[in-house]
Amino acid sequence: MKRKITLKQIAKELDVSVSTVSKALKDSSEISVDTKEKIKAFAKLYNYKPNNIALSLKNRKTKTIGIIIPEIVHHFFTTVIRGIEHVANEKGYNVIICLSNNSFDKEVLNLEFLANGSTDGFIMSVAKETQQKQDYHHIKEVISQGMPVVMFDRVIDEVICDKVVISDKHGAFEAVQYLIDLQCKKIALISTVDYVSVGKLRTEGYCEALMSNDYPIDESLILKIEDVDHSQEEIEVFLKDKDIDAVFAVNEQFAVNAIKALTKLGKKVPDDVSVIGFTDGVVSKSFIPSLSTVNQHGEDMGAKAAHLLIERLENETEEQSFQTAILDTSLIIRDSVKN
Amino acid sequence: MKRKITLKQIAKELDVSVSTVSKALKDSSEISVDTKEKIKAFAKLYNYKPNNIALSLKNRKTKTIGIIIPEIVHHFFTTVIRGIEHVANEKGYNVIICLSNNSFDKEVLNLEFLANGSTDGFIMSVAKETQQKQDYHHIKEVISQGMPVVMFDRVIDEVICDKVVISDKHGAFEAVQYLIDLQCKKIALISTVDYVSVGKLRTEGYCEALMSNDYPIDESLILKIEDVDHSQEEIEVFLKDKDIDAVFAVNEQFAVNAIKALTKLGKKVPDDVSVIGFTDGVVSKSFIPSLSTVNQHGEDMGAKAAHLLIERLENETEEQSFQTAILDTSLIIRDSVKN
DNA sequence: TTTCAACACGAAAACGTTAGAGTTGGTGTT
DNA sequence: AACACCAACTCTAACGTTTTCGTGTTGAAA
Repeated sequence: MKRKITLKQIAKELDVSVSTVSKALKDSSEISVDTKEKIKAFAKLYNYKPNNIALSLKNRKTKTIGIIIPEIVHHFFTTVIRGIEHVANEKGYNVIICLSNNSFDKEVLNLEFLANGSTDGFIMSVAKETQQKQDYHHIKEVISQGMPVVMFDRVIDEVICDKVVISDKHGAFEAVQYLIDLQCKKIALISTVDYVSVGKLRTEGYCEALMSNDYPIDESLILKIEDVDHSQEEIEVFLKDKDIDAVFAVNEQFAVNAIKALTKLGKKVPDDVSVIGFTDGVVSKSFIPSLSTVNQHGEDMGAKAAHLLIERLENETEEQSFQTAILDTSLIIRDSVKN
Repeated sequence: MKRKITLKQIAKELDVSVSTVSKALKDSSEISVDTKEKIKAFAKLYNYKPNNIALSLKNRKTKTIGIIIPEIVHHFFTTVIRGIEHVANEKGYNVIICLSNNSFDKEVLNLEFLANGSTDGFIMSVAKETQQKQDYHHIKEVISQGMPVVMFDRVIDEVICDKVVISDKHGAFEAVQYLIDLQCKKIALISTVDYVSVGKLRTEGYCEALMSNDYPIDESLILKIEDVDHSQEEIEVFLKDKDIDAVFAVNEQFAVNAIKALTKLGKKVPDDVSVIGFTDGVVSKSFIPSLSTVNQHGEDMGAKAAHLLIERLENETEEQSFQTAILDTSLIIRDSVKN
């Protein structure tokens, strides 16, 4: 099988040294114009392109950044990737994506792979299982070995690195406040279990909004879902016979399932019950009624993370302190709330 | 800044040669048990892990496969990625994902990057712009240089390599046949412009189904959309005052938009008009009425592509001929067709 | 005591590239 | 004629590994 041509082969063919070829192709003034032209022509003919791996080894940098996310079939993460990718390419970096599938072990493997020379640094959102185990030694390890890491969305407080988060709490607060302003009196919350950091924060925002309006916090109006795959059933049971006039859900799926459940129970959205979700995905726009959501601006998040990482990569000398960028959310009001 | 420890540093610290360290860590019988233990302990302490880049250079293989897709914020592609990733990891390969954003130039850059040593081979779905330009020299180039390439979904007939496609035509045929069996008489088609290969094939399936049932092909019932971003408006105009009882759409978005347009026009889905889409995405399941679709089995597709590629990578000696795997679709009937 | 295998390790080359430090051979100056 | 200088190269080391081929030291058999 044919292989890509190398400097050595060109050198041999043209009976010059490897360094002459290398320099000629870089248009060095050390080489005569004649030779340069000859070499360039030959290289072009055989479509010579320097081998990335060799360059990476020599330069001790790969110009590649890694991304570790829990799941790819997920609109939010893909928008983040798009944001990262955009900025990275602009700055001459390429992108490797690894999936943890929310598994701790896989995350460890990914981390090892990315840290062993394949990338200059990476951007990650930790796996659910990792958050549950609260075992972050693998992340701390690579950081201590000098790998720049940026965390986004699901971040770990006790790991010291750059971070990008949205103001989950504030986003939730605003959504609930909006419902309160609509004169909703009984606002249910559909959230995740507390070890998922964002679920916890959004729950806090919900509670704070209630409290600051002197609403009571009624635990019977709060549902925390563990098993995402069977959320539909859980939500149906939860909403049955509940006297509520609004639902705030911490993600898109829960919001959609809530609307379906409400419809099944004979309640009209938004006339009887207003619903606001979190995360603006494809479904939100298409759904009927279209879903009001707290928009997370995934692409901005990715872009910010990429900027932070590249900034650190390119200024390795100056030891800047780590920062946590907090991005604003915005409330998108569509048809699932009354007006 | 600290750097990862290398064999050389370990060797220096323990006052042995680099080769001894290397051998000791591989548990070679050439090295005495004492020395091995000492070296292993030291390596473990400093968390030595071999540098991937150096290994890749030495072995002339990276154990990495590349993926080039037009767009990541797209449910179908993410399912394909998941399928690829799953198989790849199982076989000890990692995955690099590059996005072409449907741009020809970006695709060329991605290809160059992946072909210059970064990966052992790759899997791609070509950009829309590339299909439009019909310029495939970049793909042929890398193939001629010995890079194994597998194409999926949007494949190019004139490029010779392994391919994985679904039976687009047959999938469309089945969907339309289903509508015909429901006694639908006037079936509209909402497709893309013809240079998108899948759009063309699905259109052919639609036509064949009609013909084989002796239905006339009425051009006025066929809409080919160029500008996906404004499909909603186009579809509304198209469906206005059309006397139809079914719609077959070549993707999920068009199907959803068709239902919305029909609803706006006062027609009920599925009572007045049945709708079937293509591609089973998140929206299909959530939508009300839930969408009947031709399921593309993206994950299977990715898995198949990965198998083909790895097969070729690991049997480089035997020159097998190229194959095109054709995967079946399956019709998922939900609430958007009458029963 | 010589010889020889076994043992434990080291040196060097190779993967493909680049950059700085040599090495030619020729020209120009005094 | 001696020297310096310059153009146009080549050599070498380095990035981090692995692996083949030495090589020096032991201990034992002859």
